[in-house]
Amino acid sequence: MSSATILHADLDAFYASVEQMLDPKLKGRPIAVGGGVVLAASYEAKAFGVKGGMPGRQARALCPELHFVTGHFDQYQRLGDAAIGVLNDFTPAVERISIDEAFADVAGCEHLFGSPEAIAARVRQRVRDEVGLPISVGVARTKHLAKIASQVAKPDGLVVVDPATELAFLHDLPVGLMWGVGPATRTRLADVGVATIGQLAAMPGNSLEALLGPAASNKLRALAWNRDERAVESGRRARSIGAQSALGRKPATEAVYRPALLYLADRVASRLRAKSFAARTVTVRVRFADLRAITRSVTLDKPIAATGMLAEVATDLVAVALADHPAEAFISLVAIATSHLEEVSALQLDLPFDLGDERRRPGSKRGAARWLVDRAMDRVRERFGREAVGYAAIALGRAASVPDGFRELAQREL
DNA sequence: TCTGGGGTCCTAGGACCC
DNA sequence: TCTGGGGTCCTAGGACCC
Repeated sequence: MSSATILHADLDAFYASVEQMLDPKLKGRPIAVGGGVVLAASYEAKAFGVKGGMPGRQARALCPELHFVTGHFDQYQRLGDAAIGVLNDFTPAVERISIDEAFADVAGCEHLFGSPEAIAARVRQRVRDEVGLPISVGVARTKHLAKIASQVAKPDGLVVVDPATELAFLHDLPVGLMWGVGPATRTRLADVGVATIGQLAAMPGNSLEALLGPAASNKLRALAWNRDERAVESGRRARSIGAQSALGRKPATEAVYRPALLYLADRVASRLRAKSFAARTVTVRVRFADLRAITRSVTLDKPIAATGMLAEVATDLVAVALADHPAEAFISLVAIATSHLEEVSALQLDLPFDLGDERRRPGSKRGAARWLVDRAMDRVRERFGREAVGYAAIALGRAASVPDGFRELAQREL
C-alpha cells in the first residue's frame, strides 16, 4: 500500500480571518464580510449559525452582535497567493482549486524536508508566521481523503490519516463530507437510512445505482472505499468563462436585458482576450422571478472574442428563450457563459481578423472595426483601470449589488 | 429558505454519419 | 425502402463546489 503523501491545505474562514488580521479589534468577535449577503463569516459568527451566502437580515437575526465589514478584496488575492505559495516551496506538484485551497503531493520530498506530517506542520507554521492566517491541513493517501481530513482538522488543525486505518476513519464520518454529496444527494440517501460514509460503502451496488444513477454511484462507491485514483495536477486550464447579473425583479423586455447582456459580454469578452482565448459555444441563462431558470446555447462554426459579437449572440439567445416562455413576465437574472475555448495566438489577437464576426455579415468590415475598438479599450484599461473607458450603454445599465472588487477577485485566474 | 457570482461535471435525447 | 448498430457532437437541465 502506498503511503500518505497528499496534502490538502485550506485557509480557515478565509475572508473573515483576513479582516480579523487587518483589524485586531475584530479578533474574537462574530463578524461577517458583506452586507446584503454574507460572503464569509468568522468562526465566532458561525457558532450562531451564520453561514456564507445567507441574507444579511437573516444573519443579524441569528446573531444580534454580528459586525459587518466591507471586504478588503485586493488583499484576499494577495494573501491567498502568499499562503498557497508556501506549498510551492516544498513541491512543484501543487493544484490550486480555489482562492484559499490547494492540493500538494510531497512524494519524493521526504529526504529534503522530512515526513509528510512534518512538512504539513511546517506549512502551517510558516503560513501563520509569514502570512498571519490560520490554515488547516489534511494528509492522506488520496486527494479525497486528504480533503476530508482538512475539514475534520478545522479550525486551525492538522489531521494525518494513516493508510492502515483509513477506512475506519472514513466510515464513521457523515456522507455530507464526501466530494459530490450536496443537499439533493444527502436527502436521497437519508431517505433510505444512509447517514454515514460507512453505510454508503455497505450499500448493495445495484440499490445505490438505482438511487443515484450509474456515474454518481460508481464515483461515490469508489470514494467511500477510498479508491480515488486522481493525481494532483498542476497547471489546469479553464474550460469556460462566464458572468452573471442578478436583476431583482424586472420586466422580461429587451429594454431590460439588452444593456445587462452588453455589460456581461464586455466582462466576459475582455477576459477571453486577456487570456488569448476565443469561444465557440455561447450559453445564456435566464432566471424568472420565481427562481426557475432556463438556458439556451449555440455552438458557432468559428470562435469569437469580440464584445459586440458576443453581446449580439447572447441577446438573440435570450430573445429565443423568452419567446419559448411567453407567460413569464418578469426575470431576476441573466448570465452569459462561453465554452469550447480555443487558444488564439498573440499575433492573431493583434489582428482584426474575422474571429467569427462574419457569421451574419460575411467579410464585413464592421467586425474588424469592432475588434479594433475592443483591443483599444483593453489597452486603456490595462493602464488606467476598468472604469476608465467603456460602452456608454454599459455604464448606464449596470447595477452594483456586489462590490466590484469581489467580481475582479472571483474572475482572477488561480 | 428564496441570496450572489464563478465554475465543473453528468445525463438524456436528438441529429447526423458510416 | 425499411431495418440495425455504433460513434460523435450538440443542446437543455441539474447537482455540486468555492
